[in-house]
Amino acid sequence: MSGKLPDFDLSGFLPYRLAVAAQHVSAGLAGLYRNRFGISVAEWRVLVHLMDSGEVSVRELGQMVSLEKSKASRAATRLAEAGLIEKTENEADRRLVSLSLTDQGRALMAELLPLAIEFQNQLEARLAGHMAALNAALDRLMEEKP
Amino acid sequence: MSGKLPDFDLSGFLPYRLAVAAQHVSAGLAGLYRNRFGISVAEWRVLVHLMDSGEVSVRELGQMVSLEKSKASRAATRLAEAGLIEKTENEADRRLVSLSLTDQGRALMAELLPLAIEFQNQLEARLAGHMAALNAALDRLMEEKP
DNA sequence: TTGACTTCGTTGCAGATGCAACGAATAATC
DNA sequence: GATTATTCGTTGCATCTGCAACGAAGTCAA
Repeated sequence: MSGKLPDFDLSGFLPYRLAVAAQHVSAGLAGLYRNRFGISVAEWRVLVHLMDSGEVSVRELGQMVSLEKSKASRAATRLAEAGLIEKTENEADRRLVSLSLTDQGRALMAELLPLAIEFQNQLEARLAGHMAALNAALDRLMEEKP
Repeated sequence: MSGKLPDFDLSGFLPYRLAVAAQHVSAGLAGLYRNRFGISVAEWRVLVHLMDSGEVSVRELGQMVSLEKSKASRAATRLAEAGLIEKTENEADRRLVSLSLTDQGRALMAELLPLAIEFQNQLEARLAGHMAALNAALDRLMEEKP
């Protein structure tokens, strides 16, 4: 019959808590731009990174903003089709694709960024004094491999 | 003509940081059981919740462990096919399905739980003194709607 | 130069995902 | 009791996802 299963509280289990919190926050943010601008989380990351990095390859994108290369590639394709970024062949190394914001993309970001900054400010306000500690903890979690 | 785009640092943007950290930790945990036991994150959550909740409906499952009802339903179906849980019709309300662990499921959890507990302990060790602060911050994030 | 390796970005594919719609069962309203 | 609403779990479907495999381009070594 029922054996000696140890006690276990899922709601206190850190991987679970992190996943739920991240999903919760991400949904709140996505609500700001998904319906109004029709871009996904991956596309958002690509746009933000292009904003202050000039020309970037798909591979760099992947490692800089934590996107699978196929995900980064598809996000870039969609953004290019939407006219928000431009894909050009890198002349020095023709394996590489140079991605850069178009004027239209820049205009979109000019609308989008204030919303994101405001969202971050609301989060900080909600966190009150816990913001620094949260960031320190997240840094710790990212430090090592597993 | 680069316009007046505000400065924005994605790597300091909380929704992004949370998503990356959650993904990182979750991948570490999943490595413990995905290959060795062949269960997914959703299935893991279902098993854990059934462990100390006895008989549960799919709907309760969904709200208790943050799973879409279709996701919960499919996870339950897979677990039942694998013989780890049992699905019975609730007699009082025949719309409901009662889920419960089988002996085989209980045996699996007896193997799995120590690994999860050990994983949590490693996380706590890595976080050193930051654990309490992290939990407090996560609570804050979950408090309100967005 | 030639041939073996590596790197880059894309794509095929199988599985996962979320939403909406569905049938069945129950509740509510009259 | 009959009709309408609501709830539950499942499923169809379009999309997303990650992985592996691929061709093209570049590097390295003999």
